[in-house]
Amino acid sequence: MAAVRIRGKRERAAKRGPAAAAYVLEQQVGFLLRCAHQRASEMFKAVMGDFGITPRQFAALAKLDDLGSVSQNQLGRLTAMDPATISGVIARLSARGYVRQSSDPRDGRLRALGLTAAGEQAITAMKGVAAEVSERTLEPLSNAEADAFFKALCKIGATSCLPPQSSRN
Amino acid sequence: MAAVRIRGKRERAAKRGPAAAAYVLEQQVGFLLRCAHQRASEMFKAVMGDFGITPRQFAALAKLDDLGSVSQNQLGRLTAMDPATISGVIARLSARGYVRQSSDPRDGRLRALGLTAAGEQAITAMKGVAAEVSERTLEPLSNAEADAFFKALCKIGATSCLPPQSSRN
DNA sequence: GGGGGATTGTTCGTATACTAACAAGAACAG
DNA sequence: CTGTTCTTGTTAGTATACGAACAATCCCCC
Repeated sequence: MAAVRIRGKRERAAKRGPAAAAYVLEQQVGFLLRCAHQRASEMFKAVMGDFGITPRQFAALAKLDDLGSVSQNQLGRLTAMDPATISGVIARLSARGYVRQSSDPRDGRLRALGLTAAGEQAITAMKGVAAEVSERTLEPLSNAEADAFFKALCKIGATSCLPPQSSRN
Repeated sequence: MAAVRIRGKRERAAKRGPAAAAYVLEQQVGFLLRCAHQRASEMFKAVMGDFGITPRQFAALAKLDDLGSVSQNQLGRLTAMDPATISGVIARLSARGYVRQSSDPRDGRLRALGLTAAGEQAITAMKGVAAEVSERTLEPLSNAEADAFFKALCKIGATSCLPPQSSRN
């Protein structure tokens, strides 16, 4: 029954023809998303390379800078990372002296995170050029295309990891 | 100097205002692409879970099925994977009995890859439902939005990993 | 007020990614 | 031929992702 809705929804997936060979990898959204994401990571490295930081580590620092102090799990949710993943990211940022961990007196389970002076300084410098990553990534698109792309991306991805996001601007 | 073109290109990144705090993580394309990609991977797992296969392994099998036989590096390029990455993917697919490797008499460096009978059978069954992954991922978008999104994704990602793709359908 | 259930973090294991350093083979210039 | 260069594939090391199993807490309800 799902097939019905599917067939009706987008003719790109039409594959009732002669050979069922109508499946084209390069036309699958997941595949294209992976390529685009890899591309964006390249841009990140090109622009932020000097800081020797990864996109996820940057995301964690940026969010910590915004919020001042949060628990590890909370930060993970805000940056779309697993508890297991954020754990590793924070460990590396701590080892690097950018993040400080303390325990919450109210709740023994929490690890209250915050930026160190070095961390604040670093993220401030990084934020200064970080916007260029988005610019470069969106370069092949016109302004209108970029806006539409941006909105579509929010609809697809925001469902899972982000808190309801008011479309700023 | 780059800043000039950048500032002119999209006002979203305008951040000359009072506080330079105008940087919002959730508005960065790279971040949103990561979220969307994670979302698409979820969909893949939801739809293809029964086959116990990952998106990349599926991509490799699908391409092998299309081409019949290619070298490992070639397959990696076509599926947007590093030599190091495709190496591991093929190793796992071989261990599973889906892929067969032989050496090319003309060129001793190449590892000619091909599907085994089990591999062919598996990928055929998988292709039957794989289209649903894209459908589900694009569900939050209207047809028009999905088309625009698709085109934008191609422009952004295709530059790096895909051979010039004629959008035949 | 104590126990069951939910939350927070950690650890383990597997699968990507990508860099760097290498070994082999092929291509090609001279 | 021979040396240089390019391509292919491997291996080692680092950083994500994510499922699963766990210990420590916390919270809420009977």
